[in-house]
Amino acid sequence: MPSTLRQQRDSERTSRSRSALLDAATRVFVHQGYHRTLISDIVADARVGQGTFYRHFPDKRTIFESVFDRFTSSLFEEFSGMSADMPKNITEYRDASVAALTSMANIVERNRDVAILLVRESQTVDAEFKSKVEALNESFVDLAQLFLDHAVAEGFARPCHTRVVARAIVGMAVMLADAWWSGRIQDVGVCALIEEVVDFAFQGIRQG
Amino acid sequence: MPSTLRQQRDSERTSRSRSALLDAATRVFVHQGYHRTLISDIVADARVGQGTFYRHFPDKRTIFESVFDRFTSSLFEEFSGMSADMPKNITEYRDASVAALTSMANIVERNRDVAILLVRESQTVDAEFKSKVEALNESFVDLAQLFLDHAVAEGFARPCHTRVVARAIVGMAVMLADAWWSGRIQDVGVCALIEEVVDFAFQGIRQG
Amino acid sequence: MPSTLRQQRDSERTSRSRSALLDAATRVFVHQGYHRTLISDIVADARVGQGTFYRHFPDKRTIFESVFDRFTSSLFEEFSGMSADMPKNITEYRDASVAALTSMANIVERNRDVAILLVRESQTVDAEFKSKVEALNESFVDLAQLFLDHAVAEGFARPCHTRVVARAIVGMAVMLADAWWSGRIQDVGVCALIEEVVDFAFQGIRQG
Amino acid sequence: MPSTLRQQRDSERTSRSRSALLDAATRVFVHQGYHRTLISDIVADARVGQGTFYRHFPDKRTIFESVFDRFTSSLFEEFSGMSADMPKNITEYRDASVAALTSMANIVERNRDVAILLVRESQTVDAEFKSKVEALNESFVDLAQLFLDHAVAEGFARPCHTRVVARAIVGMAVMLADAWWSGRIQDVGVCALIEEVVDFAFQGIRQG
DNA sequence: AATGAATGAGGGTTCATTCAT
DNA sequence: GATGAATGAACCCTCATTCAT
Repeated sequence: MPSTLRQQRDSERTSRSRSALLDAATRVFVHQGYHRTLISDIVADARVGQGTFYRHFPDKRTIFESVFDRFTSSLFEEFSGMSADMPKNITEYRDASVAALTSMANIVERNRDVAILLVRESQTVDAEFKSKVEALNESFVDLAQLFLDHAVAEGFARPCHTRVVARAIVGMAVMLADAWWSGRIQDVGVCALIEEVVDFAFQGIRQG
Repeated sequence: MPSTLRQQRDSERTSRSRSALLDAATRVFVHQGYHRTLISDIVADARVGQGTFYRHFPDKRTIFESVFDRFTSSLFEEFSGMSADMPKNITEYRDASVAALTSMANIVERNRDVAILLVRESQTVDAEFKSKVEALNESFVDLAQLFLDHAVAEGFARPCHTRVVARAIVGMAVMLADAWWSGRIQDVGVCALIEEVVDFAFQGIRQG
Repeated sequence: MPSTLRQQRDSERTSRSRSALLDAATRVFVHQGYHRTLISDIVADARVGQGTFYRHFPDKRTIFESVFDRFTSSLFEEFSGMSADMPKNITEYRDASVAALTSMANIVERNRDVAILLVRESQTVDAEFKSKVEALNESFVDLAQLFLDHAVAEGFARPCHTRVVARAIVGMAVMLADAWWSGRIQDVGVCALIEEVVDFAFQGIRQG
Repeated sequence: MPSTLRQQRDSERTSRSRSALLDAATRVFVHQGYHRTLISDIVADARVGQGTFYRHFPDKRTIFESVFDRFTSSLFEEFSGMSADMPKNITEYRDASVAALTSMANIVERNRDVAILLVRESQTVDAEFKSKVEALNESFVDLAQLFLDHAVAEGFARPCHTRVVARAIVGMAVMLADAWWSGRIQDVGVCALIEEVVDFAFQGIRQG
């Protein structure tokens, strides 16, 4: 006949263990990569017993999924706060792009390690994760395409295959982010980088 | 005192085993991914004994490296055949870009599976492989930047941070290739895709 | 927050496993010799899982070392109980020798198998074990020499190179023990054997 | 229809390979010990092919046996040259002992490495080898006992259990040889060592 | 619910032995 | 007879998972 107090205590303990495990898993995955991480590494980092892991997650894949989902939810949460007013002309569009990228850069920078981890390793976990990463990607492409379609419809962007171009834009961003994370971009700051890439996206390499 | 004939036969047999293993490894890695591949999968596919593997490669990582290197060398070999005349004006530049991308697309398409494998999994093998992939990447960025610098110097491309833009261009290509391989691009052919992305690279989304 | 009870139970279980493994290892090593013993033989004899072995010992060499050390400590423990009064004259010396050898014979007889094992196989494990066995040997030689030096100093043994003679005495004992263990000495009991060897040590083969 | 010449050539080649293998095996066994020696080590040292080994010896144990037997035969051959005149009195006996030990020391010293190997490792190969080593031992004990029995019969040695004493004497020799080989005896030369041990054997430690 | 010792299936690796040449 | 590449049985060891407490 467990008392209510007892029940509450247990459930608190449960969620403490669970989030300790999630935090530990994130740290360890980031540090060692998914494939080189052992369950024993996670429980050691979380300072819980080996058995406790299995009380909360059936296996390594599942806790990775939880880490993945926790990160993407928090990402979308932050994004949802961003204003989504459609730009009225090309100048507003350009400014909005710079603003969006800057804000995105900040968000991702704050979770830099998890972001890197998810981009780099998720695909190699299994087919389902490959889909998850692709879906995430597609949702960014969707967003870019939305604005692009609008700009074309309004007549201040040239007609083009907007999905392909949207994909290309996301590709640019991903590649630059990866290079940035790897420390391969050193001679230019984030703002200048964003300006540079937005200029490129708006007028290409063309002179004039 | 082994006869020359004997030596020749042995070395033939050796290289037959070796390439059977390399081919098998490529197939199995492509099919199951690096981390889920067992040595026993490779030798079964190559139809050689387990011990034969260790006669040729000390471990899984090393045969992966051989697959990697074999692919990248054949890639560069094919590339080296491509003419490297610098374009004289923006039109030549555009045509050269389309030609280069088309030829590259063909080359990579022919080794599609290995290419996907290397892009997706290499980074998660270990730090050295991450570097190898990055180096490959950088060599593409180098190439793009070379042309871009030339175009800027000749005055038919606008001044810009050419390394950043070169990186962005490679990023576009990689992302589109990945989407293409995953079957997410269905409504447009390779040629149109290349045209679309070259247009974007040359004039951005700008109207007029 | 593990309870004290839990901790105690666990540590009991641990030491039960550990000593089951040590006992089993001793039995199996004695029966099959070090080199023909597999880890799987030990765990089968100990009735624990294969993994349990590696929880307690990193490899075969280490558990052999533990068996070795456990035996030699117990040996020295028993020895330390023996009185170490220096004899006052040759008769006391002779009596003390007989007493010491008898007591030693009893001790070793009780661990006959381990003793044989350690003498026979230890040297072939590796260089470090060779040293360990030599050290054990030397400590017996030390003891014999101590008494011999005393006897010479007191004038009831003739001056000689006491270390060499001490070594010779230990050699006699080892050889006789080995022959005894192999069943090659059948026509004479332990006591008579000891008398015989002590007589020999005290007056050699000389008549009168 | 092989010519006689051909047959002769083949048989020469055969025995050349065989003795190359035996020499190599001896070197490698001495250097690495029986258990750490691989067939591939032996053939590499003999500079013959892996398959050639199996043409001459069915396995490692057998070639070890051949090395063993080759050594012990050569040992007995050398011994058989030693005069076996029975001593007439205790002085002759003592001189003969010193001479025999000196000559033996020389013989063994010349094959020091093989001797060490056989003493140390043979016992751990298998039960049959244990017997072989014991038999070798016994033959030395036989020899010692022969002289001892004679001396007792002639009345210039005191009556004793001659087999036990003979065994003790051989044990002394073995232990001193081992200590000598290990470099643990440094302050005394071979001759002095022999004198010392013969004195001990003849009159024990007794004063006067 | 939490624990961590115990487990054993499963993988990597070695190396004696075979066999086609 | 000699060769050495190929072989796979056999062994060591790891680590995800269980389970008694």
